[in-house]
Amino acid sequence: MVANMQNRTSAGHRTGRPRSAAADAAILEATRAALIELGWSKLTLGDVALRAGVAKTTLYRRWAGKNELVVDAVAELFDELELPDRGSLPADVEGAVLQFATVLDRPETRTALMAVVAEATRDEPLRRRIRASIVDCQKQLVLEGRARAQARGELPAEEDPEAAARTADLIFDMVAGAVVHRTLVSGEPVDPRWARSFTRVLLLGLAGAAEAAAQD
Amino acid sequence: MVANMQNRTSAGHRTGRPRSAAADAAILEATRAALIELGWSKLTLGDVALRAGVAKTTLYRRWAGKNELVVDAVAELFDELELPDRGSLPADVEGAVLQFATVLDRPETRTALMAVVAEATRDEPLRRRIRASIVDCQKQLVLEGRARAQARGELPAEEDPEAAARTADLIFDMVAGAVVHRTLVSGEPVDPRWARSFTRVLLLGLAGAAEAAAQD
Amino acid sequence: MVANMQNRTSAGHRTGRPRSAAADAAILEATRAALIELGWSKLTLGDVALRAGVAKTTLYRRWAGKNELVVDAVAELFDELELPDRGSLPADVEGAVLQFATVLDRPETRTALMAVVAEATRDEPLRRRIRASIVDCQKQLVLEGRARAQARGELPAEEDPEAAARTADLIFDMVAGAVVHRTLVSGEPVDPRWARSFTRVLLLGLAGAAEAAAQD
Amino acid sequence: MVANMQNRTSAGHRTGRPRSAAADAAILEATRAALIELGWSKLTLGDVALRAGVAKTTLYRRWAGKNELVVDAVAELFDELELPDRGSLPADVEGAVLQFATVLDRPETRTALMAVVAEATRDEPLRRRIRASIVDCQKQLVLEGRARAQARGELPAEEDPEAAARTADLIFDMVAGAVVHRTLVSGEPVDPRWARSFTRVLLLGLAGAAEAAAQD
DNA sequence: CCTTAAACGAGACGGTACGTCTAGTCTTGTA
DNA sequence: TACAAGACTAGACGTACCGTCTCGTTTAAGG
Repeated sequence: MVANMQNRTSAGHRTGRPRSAAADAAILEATRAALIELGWSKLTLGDVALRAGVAKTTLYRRWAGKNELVVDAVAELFDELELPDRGSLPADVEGAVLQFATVLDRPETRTALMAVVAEATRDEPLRRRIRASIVDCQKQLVLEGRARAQARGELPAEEDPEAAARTADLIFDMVAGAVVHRTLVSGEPVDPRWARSFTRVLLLGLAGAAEAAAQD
Repeated sequence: MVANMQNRTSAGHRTGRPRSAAADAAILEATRAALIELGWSKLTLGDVALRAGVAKTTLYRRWAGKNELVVDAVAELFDELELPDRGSLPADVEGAVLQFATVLDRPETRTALMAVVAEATRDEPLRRRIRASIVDCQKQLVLEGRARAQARGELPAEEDPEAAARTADLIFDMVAGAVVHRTLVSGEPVDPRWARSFTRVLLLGLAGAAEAAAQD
Repeated sequence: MVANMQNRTSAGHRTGRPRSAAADAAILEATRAALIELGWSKLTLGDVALRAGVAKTTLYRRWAGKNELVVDAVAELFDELELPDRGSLPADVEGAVLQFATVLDRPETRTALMAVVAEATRDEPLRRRIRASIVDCQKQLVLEGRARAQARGELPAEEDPEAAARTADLIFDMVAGAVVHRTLVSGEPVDPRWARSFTRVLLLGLAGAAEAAAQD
Repeated sequence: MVANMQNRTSAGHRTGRPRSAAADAAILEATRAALIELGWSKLTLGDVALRAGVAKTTLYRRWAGKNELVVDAVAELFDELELPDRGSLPADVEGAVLQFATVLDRPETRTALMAVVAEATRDEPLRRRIRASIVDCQKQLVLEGRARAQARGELPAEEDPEAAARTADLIFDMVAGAVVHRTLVSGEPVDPRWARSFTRVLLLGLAGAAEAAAQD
């Protein structure tokens, strides 16, 4: 997940001075610090370089621009998302919602996440990068949670894999969308109470929909 | 809804040349055109002024900056949202979802909406402006839809006004969040099929939750 | 001589804020100061702008680059060259030589003059600019001096205007060339003694050549 | 003349891989080629290294910087200057003038010569380097020519060695200065006609001045 | 023959300046 | 007073070179 965001024509290169690994870490850390202090729109690459104790050139050698850099810097925050086993499906969902909300509560995430999404609407490579390093690993949690619930017998096994994929997408959009919207647009906190209400509506809705589908 | 986004120190003004009303419309229209062509991040006020056939001064006299201008320009697009009566609650919700998705499908909305939301995370006045001219009028639709459903007898009358408000907020975050997330993050279309699936989960979930709450 | 080194499409322009005349003077003065302190090759336009208390943009709006700016800055120093009447042709020539040497003795001239000449070898517009604002006004002194000597009866009136022009060019190249070469290449001072020796050789040579030509 | 422009702390070194002699030649040749294509100011050492098929390090190990490198590269062109015996003093002078003009006509010389002279005004070691590898070998021609003319009986033997040195310097500044000035500043060709006119004035002037000095 | 030490290519590094662009302000003349 | 025009200060942009450094790899001389 964390993996290779760098390139250098992927493979080879033998000769020449190797790139400093420390620089990478310093730059990403500096980027997050700058996001916290200044926010997305006032963050400048020159300032990031200064904070990281690195020349601007070094920064541009590794990242194409502000967007790419910020995606990588923020992506590291999403790496900490896991799905701890809380014993039941509703508890797991609530846990995931709260965990996601915690990440979104960091100032660097708040200011950066929507900004890069906005940029990505006109930049397909950026969209892919976001998906690869942020979105997909969240979606994985949905699949993981479902598998666990099926193992517990809380959910029936899926028969139609296509429908299963559609449902997973729907769940993902509903969970992530609602949490992001409440946090960033409505500006209200995602507290345990809200998480419980939301989870109840979601799971009851899914159960009802599954029942209705079975009757068709 | 469209109303006074301008100020002129609120009170009067008597003398001097009056402001050109045509300029306002031209500027907002030019802003949208620039958003379509260039996207948020490459839009410049100088370019907007040029397109509108207006001096930069005129633009700055009316708006504080890029953010405010773009909010107003995009807000006009949300004015067209209505809640046509389709006869039943599920049909109304599906209609609203599709209508909202239509607005989000415009390139100017896609690029601008998340961008101003991102800016707003560090700018309280901007947050208020967005809420006043974009968010609240969407939320109004939720309330309107509920009132209509209650009139039809599809929903019981609310008793606890506070709980009613909480539920309305939840619905709003779920609807808007899911549609925005699917459109802008997942990058998948909000087609009638998805709208139907989503609506079913939402309404069944709300009904189930209401039932569960009644039993408490 | 001092005149319009600026352009703005030569004629017109009616509207808009007029350019600051003070800025021009400040920039040229700052340029000379920077030349003295740093020399040609370490002079940067950013530094000049800083010294002049002016934004870089202002500087680039008026001059195309370092070369053009420095030519104008140095040209002003050549404006002080005159041809004071010392009563006889040899005295006039000696005076001109010493005066020219004085200008070349300034550190800003020393470092800048040859540099722009070097640049001009690959830049025709620059070559024209140098000629117009520096070289031609020196050559004028040659013509003035000859006219004065003819008025005094020290030189015969010219008959063939083409030959007269050729001779003036030769004189100019010999005087300017020798003074520049001694100052900048040989690195020796142009003192009154040298000026006297040089003048004697030059005038005797010209007189002898004229005599020889007359005999042909 | 061509001699040791390298150093390696002059003395020893015993072990280790010896420096590639081919590299030196390739670098100087590449430097001249780059001067022709790009001119002094756009020549970069990285580009020279690339053309020479050599690493930048190799280049910096041998030369301190652009100035030193270019001086050496151009100096080689001046090595071809000789003083062929044309039978008479005027013919010899004309020949030298034309030969010098030929070297100055090369684009690499035109763009580089004045540039390094300009740099040298603020860089004493560079000034010495230029004198040693370019200027002095030209001045040598003057002395050689005088000796030859004295051998032919065209000039009397000198008595005062100090005065002789002063005269040689004067001649050198006048010849080199006039040729350089006509070529690079006036931008006119040094053709046989001009060479003849110039030589006549110079020699007649020197003869007259010597006569006048004898009468003192 | 085998060590040894400098030279070599490659290319990353911290810097500095470039020339351009945009933001937001100001100063004109005109309506 | 608003307006169009456009100059102004301020500062970020992304690029290009500088001269240095760190690698791994030759390559000759000397033991």
